[in-house]
Amino acid sequence: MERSPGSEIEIFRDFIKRKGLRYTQEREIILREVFNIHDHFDVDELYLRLRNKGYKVSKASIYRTLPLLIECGLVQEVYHEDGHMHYEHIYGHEPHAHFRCLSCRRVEEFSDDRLEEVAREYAERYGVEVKMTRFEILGYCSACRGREG
Amino acid sequence: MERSPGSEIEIFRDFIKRKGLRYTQEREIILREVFNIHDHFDVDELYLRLRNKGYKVSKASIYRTLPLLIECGLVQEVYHEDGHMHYEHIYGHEPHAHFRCLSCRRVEEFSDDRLEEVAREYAERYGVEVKMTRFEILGYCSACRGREG
DNA sequence: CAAGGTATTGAAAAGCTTTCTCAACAAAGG
DNA sequence: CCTTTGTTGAGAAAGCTTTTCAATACCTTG
Repeated sequence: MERSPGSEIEIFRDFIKRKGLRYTQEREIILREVFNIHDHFDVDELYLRLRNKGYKVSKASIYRTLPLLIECGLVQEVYHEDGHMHYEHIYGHEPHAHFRCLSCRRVEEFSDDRLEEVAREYAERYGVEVKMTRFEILGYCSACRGREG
Repeated sequence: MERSPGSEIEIFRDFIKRKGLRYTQEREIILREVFNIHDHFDVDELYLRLRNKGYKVSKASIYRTLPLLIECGLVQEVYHEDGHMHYEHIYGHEPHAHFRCLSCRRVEEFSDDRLEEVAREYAERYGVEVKMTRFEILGYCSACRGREG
């Protein structure tokens, strides 16, 4: 059992402080909700979930907070579809890749150690610092394949 | 030496015909220019290049044609940045992945057979049909790493 | 613990990219 | 060559995301 380096809240708070920013209620509310969503989400869904829970957080604040959550490694952009970005929280989860069906739009997750290996080796060979990786397979799931092509 | 299955123009024409669409001058002009750009491009750059060469093709036509080029496998969406999508032509090129520096925004290409392997195995295991894959490493290049973090 | 300096917030406006509308045009078959 | 019908271009419209600015709240200092 490994010692966790801290909850997402501690990490975010530390990050905010280290940057000389202010740890506001809105930022924490957004962070908490992001980690309550155990699936991909977009700004609109996050906004509506907060409103439904009675929180009055503006979309502007969401748009301002997401880049911070990404910068400190808690959240990741997953894919851009239907004219807007889709996100997921990644802290506490194993690295994983995505399969997206171009027909029914279903998204499946999977993981494969070779992907991190490739990134690690690239980093070593070219002296870059890896912040994150993204692997996507686009195609047709077995169900959609059967229905047509 | 392998026999090429046809030029991008033949492929596109066949694809258009097979779908019962019309092979127009605009579509071919756009296709030709896409294959003249040996780098990533966005809609604006493509549009300006065509205008500078004296072609009068509207942005609407570019926005309508790109999905067709993608559907027939000649072009790929590479990444979404600065509020818009970036593309590249892929026909005739080996599959490759991208490293993007989060600081200077430089993009490097590299390839690794393991990536296709991962996709192939996923496809086999789950019975999906792979249309394309995308692997991205985001981080800081060696130069930007030295300058700061 | 009060006060001041200043980053942050919300609401609305603005900025952009991408899509849609519709009349004029052109591809393709007969 | 004529007809049919998909396509084009220009501008309007539709989003998503960012910016603006006055009011607010964080947080440091005294």
